[in-house]
Amino acid sequence: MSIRYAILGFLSWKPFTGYELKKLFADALSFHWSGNSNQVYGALIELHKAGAVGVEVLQQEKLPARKVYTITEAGRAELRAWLLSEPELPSIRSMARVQLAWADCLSDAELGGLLSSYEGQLEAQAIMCREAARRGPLRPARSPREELIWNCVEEANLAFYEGELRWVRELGSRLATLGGAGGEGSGGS
Amino acid sequence: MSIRYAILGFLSWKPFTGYELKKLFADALSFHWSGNSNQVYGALIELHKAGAVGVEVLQQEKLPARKVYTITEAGRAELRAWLLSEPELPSIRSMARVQLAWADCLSDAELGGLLSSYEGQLEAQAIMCREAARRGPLRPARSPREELIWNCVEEANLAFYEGELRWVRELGSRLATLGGAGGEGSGGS
DNA sequence: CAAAGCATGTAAGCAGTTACATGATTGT
DNA sequence: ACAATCATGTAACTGCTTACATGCTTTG
Repeated sequence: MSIRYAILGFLSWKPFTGYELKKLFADALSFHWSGNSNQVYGALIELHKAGAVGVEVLQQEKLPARKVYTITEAGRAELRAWLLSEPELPSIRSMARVQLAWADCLSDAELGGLLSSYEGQLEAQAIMCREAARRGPLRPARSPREELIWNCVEEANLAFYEGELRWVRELGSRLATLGGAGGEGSGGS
Repeated sequence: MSIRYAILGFLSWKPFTGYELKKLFADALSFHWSGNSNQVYGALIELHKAGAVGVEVLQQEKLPARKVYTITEAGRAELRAWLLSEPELPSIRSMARVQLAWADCLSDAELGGLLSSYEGQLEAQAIMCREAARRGPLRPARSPREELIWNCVEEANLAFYEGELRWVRELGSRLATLGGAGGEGSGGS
């Protein structure tokens, strides 16, 4: 469960309940986790069993109990050890690119439709990123360094979508010059 | 099993055995599949049950039988339908960014180490992409259009790693100016 | 003689997803 | 009245990964 370190990260900032963490994940677009209960609550239970976090159960009158999780020294050590370990390369899987790779059985118009559909998705996503950045800071800023890093991570996330957007537009115009000049693709249905 | 469309794509090019497809996936870096037997052979069996591919079993004297898979009309139709469906946004999960986001408990030197380790990984990956592109064409080029698209997809893949590389270097120098000027992060272990 | 390639497949497991179950409270 | 928020958790599933099992052949 690789989300465990992300959870430890949040808890190294301050204590949270599962519910809060869930929302944090759902809102932190640059982290790309859906924030589903199964994973968050499950990971918290495991982290607790492993002694990486402690729980304080606050009974409430009418609502279910709040379980506030706090990172332990062992948890801090585990997080630190992970931070010092070799980073993995990001894993990207772009079905859109796979679609494009095999799109030669589409007509020029259909291929154009695929491109602009992808473009639309990317635009929407870029807007969401900007919006999230503007609404901003549900994030730690314990030092100027940390603030800088979070800004950069957010920027990198946005930059990815913007880069992809530039790419798909470039591809569109390159295809246009191809079609306009010489042969007619491999034709339609 | 989302790899099924990628398999149908390859088979829309020409017939292949499971073993060949496996290698194709392992070599096609821009597709980002490990090319493990489990998935490929399993998907082929399912595609066959669904009538999307046909098999011809060629007995060999001393080696195991070669099962050559061919796409059917139904398979072509399924592929086409997928190509015309809404593309999904690419899913990226970058553990390195998560590490950076929580790296404030590291010293400046440790953080620098993390950055350059990531940088090294990215450089290596970029080299592999360039190398694969140079060795090149284990790919269809049924039309100038298809060739253009495959080139662009390959370029986009490389561009991602190069962009990430630029980003991590930029982050490094921004952190340097921070540290050089004012306060000393939040200090080490 | 060991390693890599050919060629098929299975087993076990990890990380993630959606959707569901419960139930009170607050907002529109 | 209906929906959203608070708060916990479970069930079922998908897609992917590594490692293993078998066994013969070619290359170093």
